[in-house]
Amino acid sequence: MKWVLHVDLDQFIAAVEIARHPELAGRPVVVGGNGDPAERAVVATASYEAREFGIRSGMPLRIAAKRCPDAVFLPSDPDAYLEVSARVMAVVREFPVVVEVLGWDEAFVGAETGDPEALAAAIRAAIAERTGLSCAVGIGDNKLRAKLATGFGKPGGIFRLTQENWWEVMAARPPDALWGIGGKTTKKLAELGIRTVLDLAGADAEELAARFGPKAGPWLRLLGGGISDADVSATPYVARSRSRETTFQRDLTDPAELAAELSALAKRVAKDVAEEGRPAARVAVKVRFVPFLTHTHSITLPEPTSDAAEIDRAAHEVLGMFELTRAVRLLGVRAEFPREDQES
DNA sequence: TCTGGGGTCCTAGGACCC
DNA sequence: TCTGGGGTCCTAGGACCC
Repeated sequence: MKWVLHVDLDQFIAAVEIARHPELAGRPVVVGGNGDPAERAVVATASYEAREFGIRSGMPLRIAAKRCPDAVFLPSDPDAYLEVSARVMAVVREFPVVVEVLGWDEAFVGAETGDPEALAAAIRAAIAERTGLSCAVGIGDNKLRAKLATGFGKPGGIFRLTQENWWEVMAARPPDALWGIGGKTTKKLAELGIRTVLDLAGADAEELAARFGPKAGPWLRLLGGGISDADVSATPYVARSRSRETTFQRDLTDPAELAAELSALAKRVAKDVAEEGRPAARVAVKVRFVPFLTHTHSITLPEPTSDAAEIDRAAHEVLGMFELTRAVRLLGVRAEFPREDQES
């Protein structure tokens, strides 16, 4: 029988840091920014001990420091996490399965097996033995259910969620328990009287389409029923865009300084584009003004290019579309690749 | 002394074309 | 001196995820 497994490493970034600093085991560890809780940055990952103090991913570091002054604050080291992640994925790929990587710390696994729990346990054991890392594994009859199952298995466990126990486990939960529904949508659903997963599954399709759009509406209803794609694909990831952005530690107002920062970002993006080996078709610039107002402008390039000077020129042209009347706290540059459905 | 960085997909309005 | 309907592209923003 065909199964979807979802493998998700426990407190991944914190776990990598603890693995190379064993003396931190058991302590509240917070990774993010430059490791200085006074700077403008947020928590990338908090260890389980840190989470007991209410520290969560995405929380400003200074708030985390307030909640737990004794926590160990470490700088984020993406290269190290990427390297460990690649080792974990290589271990999973040694099984006779299809592996679809979702991020640094998680992957879907498509497998033909009569005993998915045994496979999940074997994957868990192999990852632990070869990398020293712990993970949870969700088992489902499609991707949505496998992904949600992992949450019930964390940390370190295995959980099965299928059509059979879907209502028992999910019916009474709020819509944001579903993967793809967040706080905003949950609030809008509540305005329609939809407060649970069961409500959503039985909601009026036309009403949902009218409120959320022709694709999103019907999709939300399917989510409520636990229905989703079951195909796990090993097709290599192809980027749609590459971007770089910076939040300044102090707000900028000087146009010359902004121009210089923009050029620095454009240069990094151009390097990423060149490494992609495909030319960019659009260039967008993001500006976050004080206090936290974010706007984006973009242009389609006369023709796709990988040329750094052209990307820089385009970025400055787009910056010229903004009214720079407020101080700027963030600047970003994004290059988009052509949406091609064709191939040669 | 609030609120990172890097992504994806969808929606909606206007332009433009036939 | 009146003006349909459909399709696609461009652009800005919303929402969500890791």
